[in-house]
Amino acid sequence: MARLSDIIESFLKEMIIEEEGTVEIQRNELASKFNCVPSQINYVISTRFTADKGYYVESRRGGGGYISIKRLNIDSDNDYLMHIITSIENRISQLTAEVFIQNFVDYNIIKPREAMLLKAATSDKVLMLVPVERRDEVRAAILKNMLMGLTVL
Amino acid sequence: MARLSDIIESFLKEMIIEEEGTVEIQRNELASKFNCVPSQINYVISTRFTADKGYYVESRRGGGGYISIKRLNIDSDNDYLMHIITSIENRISQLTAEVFIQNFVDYNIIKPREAMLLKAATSDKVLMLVPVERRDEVRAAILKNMLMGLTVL
DNA sequence: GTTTATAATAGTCAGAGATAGTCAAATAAG
DNA sequence: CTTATTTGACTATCTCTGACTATTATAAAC
Repeated sequence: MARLSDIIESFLKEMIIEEEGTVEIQRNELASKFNCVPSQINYVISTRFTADKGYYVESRRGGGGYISIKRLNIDSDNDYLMHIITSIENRISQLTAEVFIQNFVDYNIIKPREAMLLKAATSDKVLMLVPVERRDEVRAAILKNMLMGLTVL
Repeated sequence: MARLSDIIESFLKEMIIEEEGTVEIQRNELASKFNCVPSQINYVISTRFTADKGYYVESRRGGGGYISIKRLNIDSDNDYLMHIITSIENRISQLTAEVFIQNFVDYNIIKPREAMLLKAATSDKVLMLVPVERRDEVRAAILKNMLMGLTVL
């Protein structure tokens, strides 16, 4: 018997194709369509629609809440970005992050202003409140998410 | 289902644009136009048209009462940014941050791609590894630092 | 004119409703 | 045995509602 997660995965992927790259769902609705608990939707998303695999996920709670999944475009800039994203480990130092960012500017993948935003968001200064032992992990998460976004917009 | 609050918000914002910076409404009238309780109007105003976000709200009760919303003049992008930066407390929720960011886009202070970077860097998703009691503080630090950068570059 | 009553507004706040997220235990698959 | 999946209890966040309160204008009474 096919796994439910796989079924939900392909359902979402088909919708993404139909909608040309993006889908917006309501978690509970989708769950009841497949007769499963809502948290299974989270499971599917977190195992199959990860950044590594080229998807960008946003959500909002409360009345009218939603989950949206966007498939990243694949062109050469994005290829390069994706390559970098997957190469970033779970932790990254400020210095290494800056080197990556500078490379993007040098290769004309991002504008200086965008580079500044990336640097500002990943500097030690800003992560002072994060316990030292977690700092590089948080930095990696921020950087990856920002780069992911760049591949979409 | 789209959120009523969002619909009312855009209705008001459009009126503000049409009327060149100001709108005056009657709470009950607006509420019945959108088939909601009057206090929902207060909710929309208090979550989307705060002083922090560059709006000035006045009202008056009693016969002929009204609510007026004025958009503050933005002399220069930097002034506006500085105004926002100083108004941000030491902690900020994801939603509040998003509203700020959207306002920057609406006012043409930043580009959509830059907005995406700001959102990506301040989302809960990315701050998962930060202890929840510190999360809003870290978010505020990141946001402020990024905005500071924008005033320079 | 001043005072008082009434009607017409708007404001506040707590709770209900509507979503989505997290995490760990139970179960199934490989 | 190890890993992946499924489940559900608990939590977090955002929105909507309604009862109660506060303020202002206007009309009525004096």
